[in-house]
Order: sequence, then C-alpha cells, then structure tokens
Amino acid sequence: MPPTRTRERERSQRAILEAAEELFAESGFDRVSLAEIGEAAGVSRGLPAYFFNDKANLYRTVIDHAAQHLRERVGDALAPDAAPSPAAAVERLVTVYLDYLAANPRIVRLLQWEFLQPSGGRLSDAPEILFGYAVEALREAFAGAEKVDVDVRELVLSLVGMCLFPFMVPAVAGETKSTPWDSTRVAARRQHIVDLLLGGMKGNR
Amino acid sequence: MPPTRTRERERSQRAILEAAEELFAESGFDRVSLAEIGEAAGVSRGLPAYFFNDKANLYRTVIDHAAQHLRERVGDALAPDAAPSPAAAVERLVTVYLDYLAANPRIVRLLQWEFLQPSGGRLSDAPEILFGYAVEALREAFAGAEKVDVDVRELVLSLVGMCLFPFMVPAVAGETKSTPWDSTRVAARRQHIVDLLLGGMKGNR
DNA sequence: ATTTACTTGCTGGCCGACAAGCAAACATGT
DNA sequence: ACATGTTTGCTTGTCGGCCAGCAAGTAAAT
Repeated sequence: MPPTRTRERERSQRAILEAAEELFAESGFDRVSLAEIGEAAGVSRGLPAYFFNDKANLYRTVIDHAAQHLRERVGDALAPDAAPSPAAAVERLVTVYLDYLAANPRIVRLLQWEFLQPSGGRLSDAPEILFGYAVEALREAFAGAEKVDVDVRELVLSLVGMCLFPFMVPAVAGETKSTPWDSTRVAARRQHIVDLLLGGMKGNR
Repeated sequence: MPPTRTRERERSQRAILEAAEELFAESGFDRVSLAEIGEAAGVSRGLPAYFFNDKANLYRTVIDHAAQHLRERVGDALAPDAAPSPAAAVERLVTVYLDYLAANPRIVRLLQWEFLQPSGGRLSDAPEILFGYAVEALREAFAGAEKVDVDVRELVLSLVGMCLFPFMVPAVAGETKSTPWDSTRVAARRQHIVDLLLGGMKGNR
C-alpha cells in the first residue's frame, strides 16, 4: 500500500483543481493557460494535462464540481421541509439562494461563463440545477394553496434573477474590493426581494 | 472630392463593424480571430486591423457603438416625460427595458461579456448606462411622492435584474431557436414584473 | 528493478501585428 | 485627350509569440 504516494497525488490533483477553478472563474477558459494553472497550483506546467488529459476536460471537471457543490448545498437546504406555505417557500428559497451566492462568488462567475456557452451543445447542466430546485420547490408549495395564480415559470425567473443578478454586476451593485458581500447588505437585499415577491403574489392582477 | 472612394471605405468599415459585433457577441473576444471577422465581412483577413489598428481597439469600438445605441434608444424613450407618478415611472421603465432587450439580443450578449471583464480597468461604461437611466428616472419619480419608502438602489437592481435576466439564460427561459422572443411572451413578462414591483412598493414592510 | 508521480524539451498550429505589394482612382502636366 | 505620377483602399507574405499536446526524461518510493 502506498500511503504517502497516493496522498501526494490527490494533493496535487486538488491543488490543480482549486487553482483551475479560481483562474477559470476569474478569466474564463480562453484567457487561462495550463502553465498558469500549474504555476498557481505550485506544480510544473505539464502536470494539469498529465492528470486531466485535456484542458477542456479539466474545465469540465471544474464545472462538474461546481455543479455538484451547488446541488448539495442548495438541494440539501431545500429538501427537508415537506409542504410549506407558498410564502414560506418563497422566503426560504430567497434566503438559501442569496446566502449561497454571496458565499460563493467564484461559482457565480463560473455560472456566468457557462451562460455564455453556445446554447446547443451545453456541456454542463449547472444553470439548469439553479432553476430546477426553485421550480420544484415552488410547484410543491403551490400545489396545495389556492389563492396564488402566478405563473411559476415567471416567478422563478424573477426570484432567481433578483437573487443572482446583483452578484453578476458587483461594480454596479456597489461592492468594495476583496470583501465579498456584507451580511447586513445581504439581509437587506433578502428583505427587499421577499417583500416584492410576496407583495406581488397577493393577487395584484 | 472622391465620392465613390470614401463610400467604399465606409461600406467596408461598416461591414467589418457589423461582422465584429455579431461574432464578438456570439463567441466573445478571445474566440474570434480577425481573419474570421474579415471573412464574415466579405473582405480580406488584413482589413480589420488596417482600419481599426488593434483587435482590442476594434472590440472597444464595437462596445462603444453598442453603448451609444443603448444610450440613444433607452435614453430617448425615458427622457420626454417629466415627473410621472412612481407607478407610471416603474411601468414605463419596465416596458422600455424589456422591449429594447428583446429586440437586441446581440447587445445583451455583449453586456454579458462586459460584465465578466475585470472590474477594475473597465474599458466601457455600457453596464453603467443600463443602470444610470433607471436610477435617474426613479429618483426623479420618487422625489415628489411620499408614500414610497423603498431603497431606490435595491429597486433598480430588482427591476433591471428581472428585465435583463431572462434574456441572459434563453435556454432556461424556454426560448426556441432563431425566434428571439415572442411579443406576447414579452408582454406577459412585462405584466408579471410590473405586478411584482408595484405590489412590493405599496408599503409591505 | 519497476512502478509512478512529476518535469522538461519539443513541435506544430494559430493568431495578431507589421510591412511590402498591388491595382484602381485621382491629380497633374503637357 | 492622354500619359505619368501619386494617393489610397485593400490584399498577401512574413515574423514572432503563445500555447496545447505529446514524448522523453528523472527521481523517489516500493
């Protein structure tokens, strides 16, 4: 059994994956070279391609990891509660999404890059995941309720849009460098979004 | 005076600019070569760099044109009316933004690419423009009104986000190929957004 | 001695930039 | 009117750099 060996291998792989995620998120696929990734990971310029055969394959691995992370965190946070009221479901969705996005700016940027991929041959379903859980949770919550006559698809677009959008334009949203997002700022945003959604759902039409 | 000469020059320049806008919007700066742009414009591979000295400069010109287009169309549509009610201001903002974005998918994609540029050294203020008019219009509309206690910055983020976001994820928003956006679909989205915003503004807190 | 994690050398392709070339349009001289 | 020179819109050749991919090499662990 080779203990140190395997351990080193995994350590290098994780370092490369970490560096790749950072750099891909920051600059996108094309602006990052495998040499840069190796350097950032503290290994030689050839090792990334040695472990992950392709640059494209390394990228896909990064995206898949991000998608899995998203799935776990958001999915787990939404799964337990069974059949809440529509208002509670909306509120929890907003909270979960905002907290997650605020805590994971790199994943936000990876999502942005993915959004720009040619829509036909999508190699990752990360964007789909983002919406899938929201649609699912809202459908479930609205199934029992009677009063709500809002189109779920529209509502999800609005909810996810309002949660995600500020993090996609940090400069405009008034963010300072290095500090991701102040927690009170997130709370204010959360309150605002919930107000809008609940106010609009109360049958304004 | 050389009439035909200058005319041909401008024709070529416009063809290049048009092709560059199309290709940059579709694939981003890095995935497009000057040769491709030349080919798409029906000229030689050297002409783009001959007219616009740099590839970067050509890109900047494309972005500046898009920003100007945005400024003209959105600005003009928002300028005339002086001091409308908050509700009317919101409704018109939503209508103008949605119509513009639905009609100009290429500019949406250019904006997306710009959003991903390193936030420090921004070379175009196109994103700022998008928000500037909304902030201005809402500040103006809210100055006279008393009842509204919503943070304008939050509201603009929500408004622009809800309007722009669906066009940034056409696949998720359920869009078919080649058809940009059905006008009835846009109308439904418009109604939904206005409902949310007005419902949330009615002092729900 | 053999595997294996890892590095370094190499190569071919792509692309942006520059410069030289070309031909059509225009100016000028006669 | 015509020829010659000059400008100018445009093309093509070329060079240098970058980078992904591969293969050969190295050294540590077993």
